[in-house]
Amino acid sequence: VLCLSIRGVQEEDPPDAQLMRLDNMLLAEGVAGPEKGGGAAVAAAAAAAAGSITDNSIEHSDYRAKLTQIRQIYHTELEKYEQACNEFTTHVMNLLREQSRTRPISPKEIERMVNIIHRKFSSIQMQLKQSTCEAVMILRSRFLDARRKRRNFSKQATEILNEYFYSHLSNPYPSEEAKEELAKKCSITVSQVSNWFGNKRIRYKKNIGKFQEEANLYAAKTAVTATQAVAAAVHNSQDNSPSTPNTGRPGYPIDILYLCTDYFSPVDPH
DNA sequence: TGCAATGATTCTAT
DNA sequence: ATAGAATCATTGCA
Repeated sequence: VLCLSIRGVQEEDPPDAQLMRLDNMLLAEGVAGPEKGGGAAVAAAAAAAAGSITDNSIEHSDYRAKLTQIRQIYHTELEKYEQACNEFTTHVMNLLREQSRTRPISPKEIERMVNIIHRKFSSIQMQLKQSTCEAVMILRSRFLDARRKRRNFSKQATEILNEYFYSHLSNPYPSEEAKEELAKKCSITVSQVSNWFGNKRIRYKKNIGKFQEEANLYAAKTAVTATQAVAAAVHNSQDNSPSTPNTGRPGYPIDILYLCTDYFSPVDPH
């Protein structure tokens, strides 16, 4: 009876429950806001994942595949141990039965033996579970760390972002709507736009000299655009050559004026 | 292969 | 919540 109850426990969830919870939480896709959720672990996972909701389905399926692989290995190993345990148990039982001819063996003794064997195998299975959990955790941390799969934005996207940045140099903080539009134009996410502007502001401020050339380039670019726009608006289609961006025009974007000033960077080196 | 550029994350302060 | 700052990890070029 004891033997059966032990086996019953082994075949069921209890030790397995932790693992299942683990990869359930990993597979959770929606990752909605803070739910009433089961355990603290689930909540923590949700909070961690909330930071990087980027629907990169390719990476995700890759991740799922690896997770499935881990689980498969785990289950085959588990089955192997289970089988070995059973085989060994019957082997011992046979031995005991053989011995019972020469000496009396109480059922209690048999029970004790079986119990010992199962405890041993159980601890081995525990180790297996533990290492599997570790593998899953490593996989998870790798998946969540987007730095590992960073890709540079396309040149076109960078161009668009830079154009906005340098034409709003006095206040390079795009509104939510502006961010959305930029994201759409650049084929990136809104949070990527936010990241870009965060990085750009700090790096520009840190070393304006390094960005001076770039600033002039984009200033000239917007100047040309503005000039053309003004020209078009006025219907003043004279034979002006567009290659000479004039300065000091009335229709200028005001932010260009900040290019050579220290408005957006009172950098104090100390 | 070393290094600067760059996108993303984490931490702190407001 | 958000910006700034520091830092991490990868990319791409000389």
